[in-house]
Order: sequence, then C-alpha cells, then structure tokens
Amino acid sequence: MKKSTLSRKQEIYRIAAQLFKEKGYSAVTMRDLAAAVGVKAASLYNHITSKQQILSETILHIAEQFTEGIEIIVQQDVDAITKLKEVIAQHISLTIDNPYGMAALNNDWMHLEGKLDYYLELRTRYEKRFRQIVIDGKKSGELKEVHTEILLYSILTTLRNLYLWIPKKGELKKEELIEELSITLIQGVEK
Amino acid sequence: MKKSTLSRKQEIYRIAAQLFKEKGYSAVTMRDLAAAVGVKAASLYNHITSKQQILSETILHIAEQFTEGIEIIVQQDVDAITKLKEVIAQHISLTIDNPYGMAALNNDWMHLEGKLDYYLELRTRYEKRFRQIVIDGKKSGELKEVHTEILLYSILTTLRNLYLWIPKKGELKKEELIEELSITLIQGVEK
DNA sequence: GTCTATAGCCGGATAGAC
DNA sequence: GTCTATCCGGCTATAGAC
Repeated sequence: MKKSTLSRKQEIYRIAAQLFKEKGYSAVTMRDLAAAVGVKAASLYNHITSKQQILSETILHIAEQFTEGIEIIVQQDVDAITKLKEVIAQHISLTIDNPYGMAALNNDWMHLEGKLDYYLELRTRYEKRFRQIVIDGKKSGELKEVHTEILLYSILTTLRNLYLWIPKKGELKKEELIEELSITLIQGVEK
Repeated sequence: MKKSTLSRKQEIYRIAAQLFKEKGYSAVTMRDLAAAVGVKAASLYNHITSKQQILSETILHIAEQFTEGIEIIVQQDVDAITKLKEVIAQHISLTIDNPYGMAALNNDWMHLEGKLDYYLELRTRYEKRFRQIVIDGKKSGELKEVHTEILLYSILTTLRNLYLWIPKKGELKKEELIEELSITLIQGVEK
C-alpha cells in the first residue's frame, strides 16, 4: 500500500535529520543511516533516491514554510511589534514541529547541490521581509534607533538556533515560550 | 629559521579555518586545503601532523580563551549588568580576532576525536559561569524574572554566532558594536 | 620542502539473488 | 523489500625521489 511506503520513507527522512543534527550532513554515511533505521545500506534505496535528496527535501520544505509565513505576516495591517511577535511565534512553532530539520536548514544548506540557488533565494527573501519590519518599526517610533543589521541579526540568530535548546525544554509550554522569548528579545532583560 | 616554519604552519591553520567555516570540517579535504595553500596535499604534512590536529588546536585555543576570560569576569566586584557587558565585549573581541576559528568552535566541535571531553568540560564551565551571572542579576533585581535558561541561551546564541555577520560589518568600529549590541541584548529593542 | 606514487580504507550507489 | 557482493572513486596519510 502507498501509505506504508510513504511512512517508511518519512521514517528514514526523520532519522536522517536526527543524524544530520548530531554530526552534520557530510559526516553521516548511508551505512550510519541504515544502521539507525535497522537495515543494510542498499535497502535504503528502495525508499529514497539519494542522500542528497534527503537533504534537499528536508531543508527546502522548512525554508518554504518560513518564507511563505513571513510574507503573510508582513502584509497584515498591524504594528511592527505585533509583526515581530508573530515572527517569533512562527519560529517557535516550526522549530517545535521539526527541530532536526531546523538543524539541517541552519548548518547544512551549503551542501545542497542542485537547489542551492533556490534556497538562497528563499533565505534572501525572508531576510528582506524581516528587515522591512525592523525598518518600519524604527520609522514609526516603535523600535529604538539601533543599527538595523545588528537588531536584525541578533534576533534572527536567536530564533534560528532555537532548535539547540528547545528539545530539552519539553516541560515549557509553547505559549509560555512565545511570551517569555518575546519579552527577552523585544523588551530586553534589564529591569 | 623557526620563524618562517611557524608562520607557514599558521598560514595553513588560518586557511583551514576559513575552509572549515565554508563547508564544515568533514567536507573539507586535505586536497582542498592544499589547493588553497598552493601546494600538493602530501606537502602539507611537512608542516602539520594531521587534519584532526588542525581542528583540535583551532577549537581548544579559543575555548580556553573564553573560559579563562569569563572566570576573571565573574570574580570581579561589580554588578551583574556590568559583567554581562564584559561578556559581550569579550565575545566581540575574540570573534573579531578569529572569526573563522569561531565558526569551527561552534559547528565542528563534535568532530574532535581525542579531546572532545576536554572541550565539553570547558564549555560546561563557561555556561555555568554565565548562568551564575544571570542568577545573581535576577537575585539583585537588576534583571527581569524571565526563565533563566531562555535568557541565557538567547543572549549566548547571539554572541556565539557573531562570526556569521561581523566580518561583513567591517565599517563598524569595535566600541560601537559593543555599545549597540549591549543595548540590543540587555535593554531590548522596543522604545 | 615539494613532488609523484601509492597504500589502505571508506564513501555513495547499483546489480541481481532470494 | 532486504540481502550480499561489488564497482569505482575519493579520502587521509606515508614512502621515497629530487
């Protein structure tokens, strides 16, 4: 049946992403992956077409979600702080959904072979939307007059690396995390 | 002369760190490194002992600087906000000194073979000192009552990834960067 | 101190039996 | 759909000529 084939493929993708997070794409061998799945390396090829395709689908699926998401956020008729909070919430949601994929997105994008340009285009578009929110927020007086790129990258870096510690904080509810992280990133930590 | 041998070795280390930043340790071959240096792969071994040692020395040298630095900072008799600013300044200084080494420290530590445990010990010690500054700051009322780990990791992640964009911002002076980043991370971005 | 040649091993992927 | 066997190329590192 198609369903069982699909879930077998997805299981391989899921385990691959975990291994990619631990050692990076280049250091994970098909023999490693096969052992983690519980088969021999040759058997993987009944379900997948190549190692490269695992990486490519994993990364691009998430990158598309991010770029589509922020394009919806920027179009809304709300203030910049609200948009920033929605961006933070989107990062938290997507990271909770797929922390291992987030690791691949962050660390292994340069190993994309055929679709590197497409990935870079998605990332550039994402950063452009994010930057526009910051610029608008400074113009409207909602945000401080700090250097745009510093503000942009300091927030974005924290969000992009959430996968490093979110899995450990299973006890923290998603809504609490959004609230606390919004305070930390937007209002600062000083009382 | 010893001096020229040393600088040849250091040149190889420097170029290796640049390649490690671009593709990651595992994806950089000794042939890649040799080509970037301008010799054949076999010739590298007159100056270095192994690929692994390049990684190991690069990472541990920086990790030791961080851990030694924060141990001096925490011992000072100043308030928590001042200590936080000094930690930020240390990250900026060490990143400007060696941005490519910072990339290896962040992304390739898991490929350390013999000295992984030592690295992890240094990192744990560093995070422990940083956490203590946060806890003290909350106790003294200087810092908000947000979740300690959220505050810790959101600041630490931004600092650890400075190497990603600091090289591009060559026009920004170090003191300005320290000032602006301190504002962004500590006081927040909302006006 | 750099080179060519190569040892010895491991990589992704395929062929074909079951 | 999984297996064994294998292709073929690339990997780190060494040997030894120059």
